[in-house]
Amino acid sequence: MPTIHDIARESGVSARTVSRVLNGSDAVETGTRERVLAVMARLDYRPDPGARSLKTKRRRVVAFVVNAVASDTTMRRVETVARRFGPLGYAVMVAWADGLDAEEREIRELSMRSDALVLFSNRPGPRAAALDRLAEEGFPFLLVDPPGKVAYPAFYIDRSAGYRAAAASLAASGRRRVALLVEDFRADERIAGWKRGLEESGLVPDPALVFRTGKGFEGGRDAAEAIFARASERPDALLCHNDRMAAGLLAALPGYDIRVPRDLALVGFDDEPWAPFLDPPLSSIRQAGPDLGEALFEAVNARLADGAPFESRTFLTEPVPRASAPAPASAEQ
Amino acid sequence: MPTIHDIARESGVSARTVSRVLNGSDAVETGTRERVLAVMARLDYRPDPGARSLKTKRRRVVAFVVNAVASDTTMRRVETVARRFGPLGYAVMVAWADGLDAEEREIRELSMRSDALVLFSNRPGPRAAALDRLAEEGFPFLLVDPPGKVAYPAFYIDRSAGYRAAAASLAASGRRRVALLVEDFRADERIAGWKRGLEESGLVPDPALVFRTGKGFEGGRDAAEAIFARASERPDALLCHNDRMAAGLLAALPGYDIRVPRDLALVGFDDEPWAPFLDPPLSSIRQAGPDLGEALFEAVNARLADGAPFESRTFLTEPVPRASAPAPASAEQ
DNA sequence: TTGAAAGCGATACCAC
DNA sequence: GTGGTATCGCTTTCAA
Repeated sequence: MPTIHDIARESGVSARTVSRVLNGSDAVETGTRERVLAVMARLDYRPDPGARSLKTKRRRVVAFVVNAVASDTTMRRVETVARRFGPLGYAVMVAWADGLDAEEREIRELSMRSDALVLFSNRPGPRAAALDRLAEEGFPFLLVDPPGKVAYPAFYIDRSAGYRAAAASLAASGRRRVALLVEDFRADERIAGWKRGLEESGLVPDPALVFRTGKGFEGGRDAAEAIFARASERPDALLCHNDRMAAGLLAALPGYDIRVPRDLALVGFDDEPWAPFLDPPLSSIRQAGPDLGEALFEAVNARLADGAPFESRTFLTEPVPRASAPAPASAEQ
Repeated sequence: MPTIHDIARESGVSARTVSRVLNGSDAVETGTRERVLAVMARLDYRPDPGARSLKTKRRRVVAFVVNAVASDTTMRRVETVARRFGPLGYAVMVAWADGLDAEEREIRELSMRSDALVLFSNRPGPRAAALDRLAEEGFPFLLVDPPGKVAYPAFYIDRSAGYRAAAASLAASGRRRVALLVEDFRADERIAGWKRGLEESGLVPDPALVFRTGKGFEGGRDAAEAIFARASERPDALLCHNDRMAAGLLAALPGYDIRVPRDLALVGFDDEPWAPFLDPPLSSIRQAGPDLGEALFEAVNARLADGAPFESRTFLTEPVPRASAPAPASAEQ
């Protein structure tokens, strides 16, 4: 690998001048520039990014720390940011962290290797030592979708809003026993939305209609028994923690002679690509408004390029009606 | 951020000694070491990885270039490798590249920033300029799942094997008109497996039973018309390009009064997490044997730690029978 | 066991 | 316009 000095020697100029050419400085005579560029091309020279950033303090790396339950959606957002930063000469680092300790370790590690950090975090507390230190140093970092309010700039996702709208929509469709099936993690915001949506529709949220189960498909499948055991008290609508859980439950329904949506309106969350292809197509709740990945890029780039400080934002969610829980007839589309 | 010299000054030793402590050198008196460590802890010192690698030539980064059609499976493999490398002090970079040009650009870029490159590549040719250069320099890189044979170390996935076994299994179940539904990209290996599996079962592969369609769910849904239009010539089994395509087709079947598996045995590919939760649960084909992500880590780590050269390997695929295409009754489990 | 000093590959201040 | 030289933060050769 040739260095800047090889180029300098070969083209009969100083390293300083090669550096000028490299950085597109105006103060280089055209002839000189051409000559240097020719040599660079001939030797297939590319400056060492590591050596460069030692001096400039800009590493040209954006880093992500994602947590154990990182979904495909998360990775798609990382992809969006990475694709936008690529042409700008930034590389993207990703680290997976399982617990809070691992997360802090990765924060320390990656903050030494990047110019900005994006944390898809499950941190429960409003603050953390590693982040306080970063904030103190003025190192740019942004949390995405923390489970609760945090003391740092963050992009929040308001799941409550989507559940609220979905519950209201079910009530408007004439459903009277609207149940909720959740796992433990991040249940509160879902319950709050469900509750509020029903109350606003003049229904009384019945705590007995909030069911708990395990994660994912299996969680949904396993919950059917508890939900439908007593035929007399069956719900006529069910909001699930996510699409996987709804799909698992759907697969268990034939055993109970329940038809969707006739006997039960079913709604998931996440709007996974396969949701429309279940039988019946699954209603879901999805992130609404501007794309979060796109917004992430904008924010990080503005921070890095113009020093624009991060601003906390909240992204809403909204129902996606499909056959498993059609929108009420009166709904304007 | 304190530097090694701050630590040296504060603890009354030279930078050389701090460096020794940092790198766990034996030749440091215990008392000195303790003193230095104490100062490092007090000042919250962490060595700059960039400066370090300028000298050592080891960047402690493993980089991935993934292509436009990177699936969730791909990212899960990246995750596996990243999780294993994390504790070893390696960071992971990921770049997405849409076409061959973008891919070459990212190869150039990331090879300057990493110690090894893993390429989930769609490159059609057996070789490429950027890779020839890397090979010449002795830079470690490994291709994963290229669509054809390449001139470099690669991990291949033999899809043909899975389709062959699935076709044979369908024949053994008494299906006589086994069709294939593929998109254009990577159709050949699927066709070859289908053909061979049928021939080995004493059936004659009928080219008219190879259907082409677009990608994904929509591709499957849109293909139903062409496949089932003529009631007299309907296939009684269908191997699809992947699970998404199979799900799309499944969703379109009610319009043709076709029941799965009674009238049609249906098989996908990829064994996506939701496949068991379709109605009926979808048979699929999945990567068999050792986990590819795990194997990637082993290979890259062996290369980086011990200089073990990359060896090309082939990973097989195998059917996963479920209700949409049950294994033949005689099959030993 | 410890330290002075050179060097990794770039940038940038200050002369000329 | 161009070049000498110090410098970024670390590792490492060579002496002591």
